[in-house]
Amino acid sequence: MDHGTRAEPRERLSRDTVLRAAVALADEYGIARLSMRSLAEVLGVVPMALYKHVANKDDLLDGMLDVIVGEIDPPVEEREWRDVIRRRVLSARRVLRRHRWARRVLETRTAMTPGVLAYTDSFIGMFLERGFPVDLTHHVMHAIGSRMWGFTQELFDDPEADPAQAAADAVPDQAALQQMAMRYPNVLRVAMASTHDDGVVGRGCDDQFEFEFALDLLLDGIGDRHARGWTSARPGADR
Amino acid sequence: MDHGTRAEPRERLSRDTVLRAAVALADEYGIARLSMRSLAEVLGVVPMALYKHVANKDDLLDGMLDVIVGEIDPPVEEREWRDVIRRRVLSARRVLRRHRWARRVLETRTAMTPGVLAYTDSFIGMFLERGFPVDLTHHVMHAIGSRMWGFTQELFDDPEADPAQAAADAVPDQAALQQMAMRYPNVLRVAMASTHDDGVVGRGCDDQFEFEFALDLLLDGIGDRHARGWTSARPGADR
DNA sequence: CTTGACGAGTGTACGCCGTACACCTACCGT
DNA sequence: ACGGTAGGTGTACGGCGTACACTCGTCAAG
Repeated sequence: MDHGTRAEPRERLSRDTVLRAAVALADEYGIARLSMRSLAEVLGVVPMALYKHVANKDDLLDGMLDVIVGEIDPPVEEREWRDVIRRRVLSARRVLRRHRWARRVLETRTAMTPGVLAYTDSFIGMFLERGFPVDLTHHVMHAIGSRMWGFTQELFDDPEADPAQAAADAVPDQAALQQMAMRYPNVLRVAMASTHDDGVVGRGCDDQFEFEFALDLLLDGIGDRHARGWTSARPGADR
Repeated sequence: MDHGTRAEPRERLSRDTVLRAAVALADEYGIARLSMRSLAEVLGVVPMALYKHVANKDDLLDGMLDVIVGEIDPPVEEREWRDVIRRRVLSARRVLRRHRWARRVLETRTAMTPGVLAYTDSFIGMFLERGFPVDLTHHVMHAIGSRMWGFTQELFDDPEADPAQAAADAVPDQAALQQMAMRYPNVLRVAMASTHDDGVVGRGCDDQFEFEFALDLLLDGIGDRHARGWTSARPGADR
């Protein structure tokens, strides 16, 4: 009974199986109970084995986000920008509700992982392809970013969120930039537009402006509802 | 040289000094570097000494938020609801930027601490006192809550964010409820209104509805800016 | 002035955590 | 047949939150 496929031939791990197991574990017991040790245990492996597939715990968390961002539905075919955006955001929300820990983790991280970038790029594309100017798209992304998790919010800003590691990602080298340009053209266009002079990707994005833009969007809407005597017409009794 | 007030008579700690030291420490070195041990050290005290003033680290974090929520300016005297709200939100934002760790911590916590409740109550009051119906106010609070930190967002919802401790805060006893009613009347009015039948504070708040309400607010605004050919008229060169 | 209770600060210890580093070993292409 | 290498192991370290038992200074009552 130990020829061919053995009873339990100790399946090899892969980055993907590790990440998926981590997501499942966090889904079931909450992010607080996800440790390298507990994860290793459910995988039937010693903790240090995981480090052959993820660089460290932060990398694990980034990877987990990358996995779930892949669960967001692709944009529907639709001429109306509003419907397209709305559906996508609601799909993202569904994902975040399926993985309750994700919001928390997102807040901690400035992801920039391939999956997140791809999603962001696609999201920006939904606007650009439907005639939104780059300029407006940029602000809109900021405005939608936070609650709605249209994307990951801190993509371009906050050079020194953590006082120490400021210089870490300092200047992206030319090669990396070219990679970006090819893979994430929409991200790049928007990033470029937020610069006021030459072509450098630099810090052209005014945080305070973005904030007030989003705030005024909301205040306009609120004023409108108020003026129209809006009321939530939810049925009385059940549900 | 050891009579009357000694050179360093070992000032007694208090909850307040502990909390303020924690805020200062987090401000300077980031929340990751704030440990019970490091905090004890800057206070010239052994780690366990802190536990005479805070119940545990979570309590410490809640306390820290309570301290900084006190830094938000009170509402200005102003007839226009929009200006009042706008200023308050911008003040809150200023506080959050002064204490970069706070956003992160807020996300982790369902505060409900006295200071946060007081702020929330006052915030709700700004709407109610200016003629907003309770119903609309409720939704607006949800809509503003997240990015803007008009308030703390998860105040009434998510019964089982953490699978384990669901039953912890289960039914608030009558006495606590009466306390609430007196100290935070506005919070109570809004909470009551979100119930569909009898007078219990229960879980009457439809998360999905709130989300879509806020989303549509934003989408309306975005559509409006787009239709009007809006563009960010930021000056070209300097600043 | 004595005493005894009490609350602030101490010391030790435990069980978690992330992960560095050296090691083993099964598999692969040559 | 063999050497390299990628995947899994074992041990160990320093840091974390905090339980629990303690000392000691203060102060009110006797």
